[in-house]
Amino acid sequence: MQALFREHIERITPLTDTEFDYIYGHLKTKKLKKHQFLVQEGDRVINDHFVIKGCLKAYLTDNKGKEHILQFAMEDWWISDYQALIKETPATLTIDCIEDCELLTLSLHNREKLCSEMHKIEHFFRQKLTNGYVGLQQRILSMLNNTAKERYDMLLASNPALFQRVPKQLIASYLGVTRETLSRLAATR
Amino acid sequence: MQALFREHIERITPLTDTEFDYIYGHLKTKKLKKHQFLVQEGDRVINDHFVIKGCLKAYLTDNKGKEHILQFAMEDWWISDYQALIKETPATLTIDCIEDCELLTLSLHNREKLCSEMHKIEHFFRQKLTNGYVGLQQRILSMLNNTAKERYDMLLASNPALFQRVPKQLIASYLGVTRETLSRLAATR
DNA sequence: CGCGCGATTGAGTAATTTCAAATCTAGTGG
DNA sequence: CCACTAGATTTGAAATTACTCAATCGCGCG
Repeated sequence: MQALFREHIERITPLTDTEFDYIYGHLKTKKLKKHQFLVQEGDRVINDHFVIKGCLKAYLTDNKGKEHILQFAMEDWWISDYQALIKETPATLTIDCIEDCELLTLSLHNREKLCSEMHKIEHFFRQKLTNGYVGLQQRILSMLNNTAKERYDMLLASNPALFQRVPKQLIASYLGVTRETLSRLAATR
Repeated sequence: MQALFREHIERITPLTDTEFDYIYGHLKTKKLKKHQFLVQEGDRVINDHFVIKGCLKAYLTDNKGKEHILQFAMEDWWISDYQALIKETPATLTIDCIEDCELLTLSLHNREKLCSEMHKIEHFFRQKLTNGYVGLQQRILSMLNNTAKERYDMLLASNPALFQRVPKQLIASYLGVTRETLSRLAATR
């Protein structure tokens, strides 16, 4: 599990063993069972989470009790309520496990510490954020520009593994349509 | 105009005069008239742009010729086709001036150079990206969770200046509804 | 075998879009 | 200063699309 995380960083910047050990010392491991919560609405959020194994979803519950999925996370992805983490406000999102999960947690404090101590780690996170920023812009564009059907096909093409692991009603929520609508769209081929 | 940019950076990290001058030496100024293009679909994009003065929009033109606005930029904001800039692919967005504009342009090359030479500049950009990332997540959540009317009211509350400066049909495009729908929504009070 | 969850289907309703036309507004030139 | 025009906004009506609610279907697991 250290290997996965090390590769993840070294895809952007190489590390010596000493450096990696130092970084790794700032992380904690965490295991959660399917259906357990990682973050609940109202929580104080102090950690970001890297997924070693498993699958999670982060979602907002509206006033009618309906869930709107902001993101999924699988192996190699980070997940948290970033608004709550960065602004130090209570969580508005809920994050729970779709499967049993193994995570590495990194506190905001430790991330800032590592970033200020090691330029290359700050570089790593800047690169990750740059890619994430572009990804979110693309998602917004696809919400503005594409039909739900098109977004469904695009998601299927770009992340087929997701469809093997999460129920379609969650995909629907992520795409911004009801499960009934998605079911009808998926039938149209 | 140097002052605005310096304040912009120093809101995150303090600089010596020498440092600022060095950074500033990596920027170029650029002036564009209303309706001029900063980026056109298909362009090779090598610069990011900081707005000193004026107002711009970045949008995707769909196959029916309809424009979908990804972002606006006014004083103090950065704007580019980030997908094209980062991935070094042809621009899919068009960016043009809603008003006469004065910009500072920073090439990707110079940004990477400054980030690698000056840890504090890499820190600055990471902070900007972190905030931007959270902002985009919030926008996605509001597209999933809120009605167009609610998004209209939220945008009006958070950025009233925008409504003074850009036509409502562009606001509609940004919110993801037609101008007719926005007009009808805005009437409902 | 039956329960429970997920997926599908149907019917009626609500919301948004499209297309067309009318109205309003700000800037321009005479 | 006024008439004109282009762009922006509003309004109407029909068509489309997605939603809600309800019922049914299918399948894996105890």
